[in-house]
Amino acid sequence: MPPSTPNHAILNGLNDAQKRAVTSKAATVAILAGPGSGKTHTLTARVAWLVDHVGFRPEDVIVATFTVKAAREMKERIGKALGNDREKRIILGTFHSIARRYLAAYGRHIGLSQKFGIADDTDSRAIISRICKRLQLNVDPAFARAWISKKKAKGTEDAAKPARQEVTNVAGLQNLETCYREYQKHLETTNLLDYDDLLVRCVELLRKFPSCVSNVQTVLIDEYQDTNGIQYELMKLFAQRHQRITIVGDPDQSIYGWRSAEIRNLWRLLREFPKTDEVSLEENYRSSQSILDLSLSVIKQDSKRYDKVLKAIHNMGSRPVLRRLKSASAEAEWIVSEVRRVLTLSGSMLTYNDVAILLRSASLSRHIESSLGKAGIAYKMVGGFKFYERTEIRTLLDYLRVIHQPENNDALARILNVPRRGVGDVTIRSLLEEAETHSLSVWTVLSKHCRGDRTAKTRITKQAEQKLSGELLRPLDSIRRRIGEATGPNGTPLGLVQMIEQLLTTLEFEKHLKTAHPDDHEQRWANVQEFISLASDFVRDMGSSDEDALPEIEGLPQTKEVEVLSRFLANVSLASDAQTGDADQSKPLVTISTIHAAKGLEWPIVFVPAVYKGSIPHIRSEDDNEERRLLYVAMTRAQSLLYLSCPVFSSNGNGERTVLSPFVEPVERAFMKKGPCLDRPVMSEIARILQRQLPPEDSIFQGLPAMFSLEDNLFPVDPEEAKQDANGRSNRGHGYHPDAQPSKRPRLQAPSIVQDSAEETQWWKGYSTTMEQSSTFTVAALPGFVSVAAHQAAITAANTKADAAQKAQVVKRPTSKRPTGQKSIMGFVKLDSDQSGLVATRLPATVQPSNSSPAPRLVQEPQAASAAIAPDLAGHRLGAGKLIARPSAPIEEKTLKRKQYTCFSSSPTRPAAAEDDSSGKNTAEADNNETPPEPTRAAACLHVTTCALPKGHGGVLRRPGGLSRENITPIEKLRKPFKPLTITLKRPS
DNA sequence: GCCCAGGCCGTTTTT
DNA sequence: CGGCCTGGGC
Repeated sequence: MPPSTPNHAILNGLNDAQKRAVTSKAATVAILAGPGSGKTHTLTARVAWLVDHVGFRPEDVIVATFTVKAAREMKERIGKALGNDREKRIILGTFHSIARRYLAAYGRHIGLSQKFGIADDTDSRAIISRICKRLQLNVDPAFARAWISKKKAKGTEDAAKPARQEVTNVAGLQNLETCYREYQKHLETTNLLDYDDLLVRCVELLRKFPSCVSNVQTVLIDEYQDTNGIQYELMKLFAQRHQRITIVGDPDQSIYGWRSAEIRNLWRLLREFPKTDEVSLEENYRSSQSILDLSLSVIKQDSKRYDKVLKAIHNMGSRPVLRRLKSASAEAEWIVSEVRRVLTLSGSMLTYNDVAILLRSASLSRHIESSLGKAGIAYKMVGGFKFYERTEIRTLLDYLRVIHQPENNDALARILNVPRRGVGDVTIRSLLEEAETHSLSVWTVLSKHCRGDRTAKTRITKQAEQKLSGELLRPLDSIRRRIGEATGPNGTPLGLVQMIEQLLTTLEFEKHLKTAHPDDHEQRWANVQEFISLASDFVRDMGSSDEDALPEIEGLPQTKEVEVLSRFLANVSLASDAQTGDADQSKPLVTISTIHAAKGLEWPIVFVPAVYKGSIPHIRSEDDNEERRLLYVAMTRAQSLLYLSCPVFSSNGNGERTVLSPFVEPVERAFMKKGPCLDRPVMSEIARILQRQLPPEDSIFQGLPAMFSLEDNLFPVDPEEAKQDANGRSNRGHGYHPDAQPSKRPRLQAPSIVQDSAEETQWWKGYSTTMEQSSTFTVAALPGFVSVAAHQAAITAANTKADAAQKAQVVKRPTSKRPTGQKSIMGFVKLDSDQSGLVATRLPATVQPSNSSPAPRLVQEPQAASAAIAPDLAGHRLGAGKLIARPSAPIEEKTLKRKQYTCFSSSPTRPAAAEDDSSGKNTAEADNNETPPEPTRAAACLHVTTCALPKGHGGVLRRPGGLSRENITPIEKLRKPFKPLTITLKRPS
């Protein structure tokens, strides 16, 4: 797009609130954006606005995100908005990666070695547990690690916050502090920074040398609710020259408290920048209203939360489902069956790409992966295992790290005996000890020992010594010498790829894989190849554009980061996963993801399995409210169909009963008990929400596979019922699930397991899954991202009627400042007049209409629906002990005038929207669990009349299933063998 | 007696 | 996929 006429184009398709946010002239802008409200779109547009309209140079703009995924997405979208590759000049990335760039460029000013490495999780854990052991500190290393991390993450400014009383005994505290000191000392001698240090040191740098960021005009922060103390400081320091900050966030989606994120930072910002322009994005373009309603009813259980409006733009849609299954494996198989049912009945409107299964813990994926595998459904797993964490890749990385930094003891320790060199655990441990006590690096100790300069105290066998010297020390030394020097094969410096290849030959790595992993060495070797190609991509990308570079600042020379290796390693440490050359975009994949990794994304169909106590809220979680928000995030990912499910018996072997998640239990009755009837009206409405074309009815049913069940009836709605069944088989013919058996008959399980696994191996051929080939997908290719904006554009264009209704409802707003209708979040949390701290309170839910003249008293009686809330409201970091509200400042007048609905987003406004649905598509709501009688049978009837079996589809008699229960049993037993037949979406016609 | 290697169990969420 | 236990080899 031509830069000359940017303004209008940028604002195209934005709603009023979004336009206000994008064009706000205030220095600091806080955008409060609920799920699906077009947050990324708005932030992107604001960046474009600031560059194209206001005229900031791209290189003077910092955009910080929390995940690599979000950064990538943001970059892509800003690129589209700006054009001319100008997005590449923007300083855009995760907090950690931006901090690293500054440290690489200017770190020497604060005494940082140029070649610092990054200690990842594994490293710091190893270091800390070694320290604890060596000094015999009586602390749990994991706890110590968390404690240290929290201490760093808290930041330095917020001293007002009292230390939490986790560590009660003084000795314990002292031990922790010793551990902390030793840990830092170790990092320093090995020239490493851990993740938190990147931020801490960058804060130090920018405080001492503000000129580093003297060019920065404006700073934008995505997912602001996830900032922790140190990131808040960093944000301010980035912006220290002009104090222009835009933040986007949603307190309800704060799910990183365990990583020291502080929702309080929102109030902190508003307090420190009182002129902040607040904008709320209150329209949800993503989900059906029933999904939104139910999600809100979950999040509203948190009485301390800042209640905000979230209005569905879409129609009611079909009610979310809460399904109970017998076991985790039954649950997984049910998901498969439901996925098939929905996709099939959508014609080809929906594909696997439209389905996501969101998990509290990555470990829950086992059953689901196996079910999908058995069914031949390709999937990708996001979050959980990462490419770079595979052992073979880690080993190579550790070699590279040792080449890069010989003093990296931890990396060296991990590779001393890989491949096997007859050096055992004890020897390695002892070497580390020796090195640490003598302030030497292990590398030095070994080198000297092998050269005979200094005999190591650690006993090393002659054989091991020879191998270490010949296979490790000398080859690596030689590679290291050749970096940067023009001594490579053709007089060129040894490149990254050649370096890796050199390593592979010297180590005889393929041979090593064969002996170490005889079963799957091929896969692992393939991973190694993949790794090489990633490295080669990296080198290429780095050569073509110098995106990581910071803009030159006059009189402030940067350390040029020439070394490829160094940057590659940093990139690996800071990337959540490898971005591989998008292998198969063509193949639709179901997404399995942790809820955390799903934030910001959306899918038409979302499953949230395992909604039981212990899973969500997780048994080890400290903050139930955060767990609730997590569920809220998961639920609000769904656009048109949302399924929660819960096994009745846990799969931990003893057949213990699960308890439904306390977040779901209170609203249990709002769910349907099984999947909706997917008749024409329901499907049409789904199509409308997704802005897609629903194929004609007859074409859908012509494509129906044989024995297709039109309803969600393959599994009993009440799994208890199945238990009664005399022969132990569930009455709907899915008696093959070993775990589904009540624990009483362990004997019978053995044969079925054998059968299962035989079948499994059979089906594992012919397709590949992420388990085998984790890197065949790109995160950027995730279906979720692009759509809010797309929807919004489409909707504004198409749905003018709804738009008009919307406008009628929303107050006309003054252009630049917060509209009168919108209450300030500061009205919710008010700054006390003295400096001592934040004193918060909350308006009573029953606040009078706007004309009541006296400023309303801030209410603190607990029986008022909303009691007074402390500053740390929703602040999960502070104890509840000091919840006091002191009404000292009168409420801003503005807040009095706000329209009432802003306080009561709960229900009152709903009916109107429903009525507005002129096309009468709201039937879905009526479609409830108890298997609706006649009318909803339409589809089934249709099915009978139009379903023509494809000819030559085998000689076995197959009748359509799902019509009458009585008919099913014998046929259903045959179901299993036909499993792979089920999906034949497109018949050759 | 010491040390290496192979089998078995449990696994929150992420930069 | 790592940490712990037991068995085999130096």
